[in-house]
Amino acid sequence: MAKPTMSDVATRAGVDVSTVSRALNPKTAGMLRTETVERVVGAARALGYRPNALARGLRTQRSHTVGMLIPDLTNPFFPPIVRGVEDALETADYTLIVANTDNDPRREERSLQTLIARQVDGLLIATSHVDGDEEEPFDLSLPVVLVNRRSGRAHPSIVPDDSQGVALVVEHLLGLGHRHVGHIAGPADTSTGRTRATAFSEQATKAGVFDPRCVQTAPLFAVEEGRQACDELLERCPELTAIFAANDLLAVGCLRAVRARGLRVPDDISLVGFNDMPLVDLLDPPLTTVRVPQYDMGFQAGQLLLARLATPAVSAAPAAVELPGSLIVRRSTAAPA
Amino acid sequence: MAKPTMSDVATRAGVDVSTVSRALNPKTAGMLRTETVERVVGAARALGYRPNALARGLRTQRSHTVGMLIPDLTNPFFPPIVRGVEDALETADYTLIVANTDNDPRREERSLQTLIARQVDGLLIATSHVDGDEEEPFDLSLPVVLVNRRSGRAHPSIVPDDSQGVALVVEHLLGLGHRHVGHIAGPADTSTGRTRATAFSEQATKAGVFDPRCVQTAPLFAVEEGRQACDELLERCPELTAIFAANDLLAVGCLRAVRARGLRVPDDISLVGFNDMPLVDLLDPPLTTVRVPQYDMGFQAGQLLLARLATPAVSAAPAAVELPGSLIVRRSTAAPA
DNA sequence: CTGAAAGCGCTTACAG
DNA sequence: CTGAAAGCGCTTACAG
Repeated sequence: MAKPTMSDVATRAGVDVSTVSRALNPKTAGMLRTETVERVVGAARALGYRPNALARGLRTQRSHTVGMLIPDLTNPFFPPIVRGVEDALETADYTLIVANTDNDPRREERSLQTLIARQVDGLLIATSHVDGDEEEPFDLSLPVVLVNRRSGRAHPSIVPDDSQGVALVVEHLLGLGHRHVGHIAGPADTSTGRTRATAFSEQATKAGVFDPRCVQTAPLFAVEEGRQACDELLERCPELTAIFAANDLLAVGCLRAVRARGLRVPDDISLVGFNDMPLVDLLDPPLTTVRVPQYDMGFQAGQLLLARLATPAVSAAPAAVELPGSLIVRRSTAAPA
Repeated sequence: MAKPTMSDVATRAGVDVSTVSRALNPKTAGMLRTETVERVVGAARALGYRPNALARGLRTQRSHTVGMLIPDLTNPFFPPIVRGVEDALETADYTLIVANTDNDPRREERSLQTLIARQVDGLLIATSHVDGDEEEPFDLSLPVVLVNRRSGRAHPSIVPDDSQGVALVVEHLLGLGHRHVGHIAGPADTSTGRTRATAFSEQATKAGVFDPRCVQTAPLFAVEEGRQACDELLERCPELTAIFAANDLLAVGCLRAVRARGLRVPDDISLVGFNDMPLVDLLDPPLTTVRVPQYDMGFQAGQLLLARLATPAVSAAPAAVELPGSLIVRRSTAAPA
């Protein structure tokens, strides 16, 4: 037999398919005689019966599936988050479908349509695209949880506490004696980029070390963009002794730009990243950075979504949970010469 | 209206739902009058109708979904492969569901059951667990393609050409003048680990530089395991001037072990990895390694699976496609002192 | 060219 | 405690 169905099991056990359904569902097995349940379970096992989740989903109007939108799996920042989400969902037997959007609105829209067609019960959004101005594109009467992205509207979100992380960085650099600190900001259409840039300017201003000229925005969170931005920054602000990059990829690019100018890290320029990506501890020099609890973010986001899925009465005000980071001091920072 | 169905569209367009189905399917729209098609399409758009993939899948017995088993998304080796698979599947509107198994047979079995329950049309297996001895666990009348894992049985596979990659390494090291080359082998229950170890011993033997004592097997493809294995290797074979690690993670661990002994790379020990993981070009020193075409492997695996899905007549003998790697020479290798 | 009917594999009121 | 029926949203022979 190719794929035994419930009715095959029913035939073999000599009962109705509704009885099979009840026997195989822990929630309803109680209404049956133990003997019946045993007979059905035995028949199911003998046939190698596997429930059809599609059929069940169609009938119950719940696919037990959740969709997740991320920019790019290939960006090392995301895998730990996705893993956290999966591990959280697994506890409730939900399946995750992740879609890469490359932060392309067209792809994002397509992915969203695909997920909706697949009847996902909820959505996790980790794309960094900011859509505050446009009409809210995710008003699809589906529970949504934002990850690593601030809520413009009515969705709860799990984000790193960027402001706290930036404070750690500024404090560290000031403590080392730096007075000229530049910033490679992340893309302006990115909540993460903006939040970190804002936090930096506020805190650096408060500390009296802020020079608005010494901030350069990278158009993408990527190595090459970081290199270019940093190159321009160094050109414009040769007095800098320290640079805070809005993420590790940018910092790596910055490292290259610094070297290309014949300068050394940390001797001439101290460098700080953000995220603590895998392997940045093995760079030359090992990168000082802010560790973001990626896995935890994913796990908590998954749990939050599960909670919303369980309680249709979504009365709770959409919260923005901020998870604190920690400064990992390595050898890319030192006192200024 | 919460979620318009085909019958809502039918009502609005004043036709039967079967007509809606035909009008919305490019393959069958031709049998309808253009005017009818237009009316239906208009109604569908007006209502914001989205087809229900679950219902369609139940009816057509094709979920248009593919499952993929990988050990751990958090291992940087896999994201590019997964991305390649997704990009290939996307061209045919297939959705990918990936499951992490941590190489735990129990998890693997659970994931497999989940995927089957979700009615995946095919399966990509990238878990490294070797199951040659056990009964073939993937004999599930489903098209299967193996990725980065050699076929023990009847499934086609896309793998890196390890033997060719190892040849590149041995040649490079010999060319530099090394005569004492050790090997940190990958887990023995891993086809990748075994293949590379075998290739190394054969080729090193042929070159007259093989010492069977100077091979240490790591129980896991991980940094810490690499460190330990390398430490034992160095203890046993102090004469080594070069070490080939079966993958980059192991090489990174090896780097640590070498340093812990007060030795330098490449001055005292040359080190070569395998895979060219992201960021290993930024290590200290940048790692010489073999680049494996991960994305391409994924993409080709996806295409192969698609082909098998399209042609039920799976007559073609299961092929093992070997994709060649390339040696990326960086600064972790040098002539022996 | 289009409609009516059956059915994919389940679950769940409704009876008894 | 269990069966029979209806229906989830589609597709697809079968008629006409």
